[in-house]
Amino acid sequence: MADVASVAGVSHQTVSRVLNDHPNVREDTRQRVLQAIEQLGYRRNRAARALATARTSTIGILTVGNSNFGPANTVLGIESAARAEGYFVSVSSLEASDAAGAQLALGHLVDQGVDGIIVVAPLAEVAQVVERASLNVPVVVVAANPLAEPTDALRYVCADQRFGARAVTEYLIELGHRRIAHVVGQENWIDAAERRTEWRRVLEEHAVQGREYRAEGWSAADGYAVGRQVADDIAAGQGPTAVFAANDYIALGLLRALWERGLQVPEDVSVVGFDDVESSAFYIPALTTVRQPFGALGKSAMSALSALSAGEPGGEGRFAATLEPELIVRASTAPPRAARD
Amino acid sequence: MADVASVAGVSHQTVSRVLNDHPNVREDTRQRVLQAIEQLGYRRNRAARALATARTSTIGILTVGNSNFGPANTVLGIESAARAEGYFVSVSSLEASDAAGAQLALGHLVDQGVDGIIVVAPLAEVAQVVERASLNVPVVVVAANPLAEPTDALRYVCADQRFGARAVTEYLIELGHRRIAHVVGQENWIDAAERRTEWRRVLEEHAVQGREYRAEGWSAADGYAVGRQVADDIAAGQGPTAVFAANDYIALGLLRALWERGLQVPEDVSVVGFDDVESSAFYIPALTTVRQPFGALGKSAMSALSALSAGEPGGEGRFAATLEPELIVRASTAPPRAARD
DNA sequence: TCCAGAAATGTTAGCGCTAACATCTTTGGC
DNA sequence: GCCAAAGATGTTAGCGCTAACATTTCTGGA
Repeated sequence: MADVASVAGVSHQTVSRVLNDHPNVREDTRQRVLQAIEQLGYRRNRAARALATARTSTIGILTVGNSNFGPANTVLGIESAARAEGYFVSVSSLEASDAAGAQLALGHLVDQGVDGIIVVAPLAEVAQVVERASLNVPVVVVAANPLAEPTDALRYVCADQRFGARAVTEYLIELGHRRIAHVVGQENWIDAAERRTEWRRVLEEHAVQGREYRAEGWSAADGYAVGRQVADDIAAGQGPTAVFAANDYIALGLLRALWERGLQVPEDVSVVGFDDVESSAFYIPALTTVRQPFGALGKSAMSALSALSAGEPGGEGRFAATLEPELIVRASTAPPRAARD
Repeated sequence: MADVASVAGVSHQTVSRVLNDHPNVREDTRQRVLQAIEQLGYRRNRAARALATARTSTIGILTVGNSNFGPANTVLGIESAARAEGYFVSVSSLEASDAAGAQLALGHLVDQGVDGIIVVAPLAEVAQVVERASLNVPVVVVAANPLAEPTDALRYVCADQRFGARAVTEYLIELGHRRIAHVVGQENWIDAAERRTEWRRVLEEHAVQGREYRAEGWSAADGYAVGRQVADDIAAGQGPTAVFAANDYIALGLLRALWERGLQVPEDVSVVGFDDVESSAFYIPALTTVRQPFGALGKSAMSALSALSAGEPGGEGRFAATLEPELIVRASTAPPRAARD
């Protein structure tokens, strides 16, 4: 910076002012400085800046340690929004999905001196750790069902899981289904619990029967295991006529298991997924599902964090933002046999 | 740090020594300092440390701006390895996959003062930009076919694409296929070109016919579009008996298109993918594919970067590490009709 | 017992930047 | 043409840490 200053014939402070867009700099001086910067290929030292300002212009993202579709895309959305706002992004992913792992990953971010943290790990344990951590930086949690209340330093953002689950369930009921199963997603995932809760509620509202299956995880393998049970139940004459899977991969496993048993989807049983994974339109049959606005969710999280940092009140409700997913009807759903006969 | 020093009754320098594991500190002093740190909940300021040492202990990852299976998992592997070595990780993803976008994302990392960069963006343009950038930090590029030679500050790591492509092609030939098509992946992706090149070479070695189809991208939708052409060609009696798709999603689209046209896989035509996406075992039929060691690739990249930073020579060959993918045979491949009759 | 050398600790300076204040130039109204 | 206020620039100090050197304390052999 001193070099730039001497080339431009000004003091280093003036260079700093130009760099920080301070108002009181004459236009020709600014140009001279800018030119000197260009000429020398000067880049400001971020560490020194951070030391002097006590801000790192870095945000941390705490995320799950796998390539799950939802979280991965949310992170991408955040990353892009953060860069646009001039922030750097540091990612810390959970090695283990328990409290200790969360603490570790969180500590890693705090050690780094991030200016804010966004949590994209919709797990009950993680949310708890974060809420209790009382960090001294603003935190935005992407979660559909927060345990704590938002504060001056903690805010929530979500895609409305209940809305999506309700849309699916009501749609199936409208088609005429009266035995609607749900495959609950991985244990402790907040979204899994939310989808299940709302499915159950809609069922009760309409006095429709439901049966609950539980998947070990979010993958097709987990869905396949459940699918074999479902097929057994159908063969025994007490199976559902429609199955709402907690996500698309589970639905894929389901489709596969049903196909193996010679069951036709949607003729014998309807299947619905959740997330609208890129491939789901090409499953056999094409999957009816719920599209979640992950990219937008990431952007919302980032703007909520900016608002927090700026000390803005940020809305009255429980959530800084609630985005609505969208039901995508494809070929894996149809009225049940009974209704068609 | 001054507070810690006074609580422990030592100078701030001694505290620094304890923190940095310097040898010449008496055991009881060390304990006293550690205790004071604990008591005060002191965390070292990273910006100050970076300023004093001229090292940020942060590495940057330059990656593609989407949730592609391969890159995403490689990044995860890097992230985990980096944390284990005490590095922080900053991610910068490509907004646009052209030279300008790459320059931008790279600049973002450099501005941050990272100690090293790993590039997980197997695109020709990106590789070029990186190789020509002449940064003053070590760089590791995850790419199967580097344009430049490795230097003191530039090293390559890859999963051996040719090995995988060769395994697939030879396997199909062994099954008896004599018309083996390849669906080339997204343009400008190095891996797509590598797979294509090797497929072509093996075909020539065995004097087997091949036809090349081109997918717009890596998605099932792209595979579907190609699949319709393939089905047309088969219907016209001049189609392939086996199709090697550049990745699993393309293969899924292919499967879907063939299914729509009433073609049986593998009876009428065999299909092979690449990557071994988590779901591929549950496609209909279960997909024969090539498993890539993405996690290990990430770890290798990180250790190559560490070696570079430490100024170690790092191997004689062109690559600091070359990992072998593995052929996974499932149900989507079989001998061609002619061979079975 | 004494002293050299090693081990342990303290002191000083400086990393590159920005905030705060000090100083020098303008500008515009009388 | 002069002066006050605003605008532009310069000077100084300090952010929290580590490296380098300075000093003190210990150790063991003559």
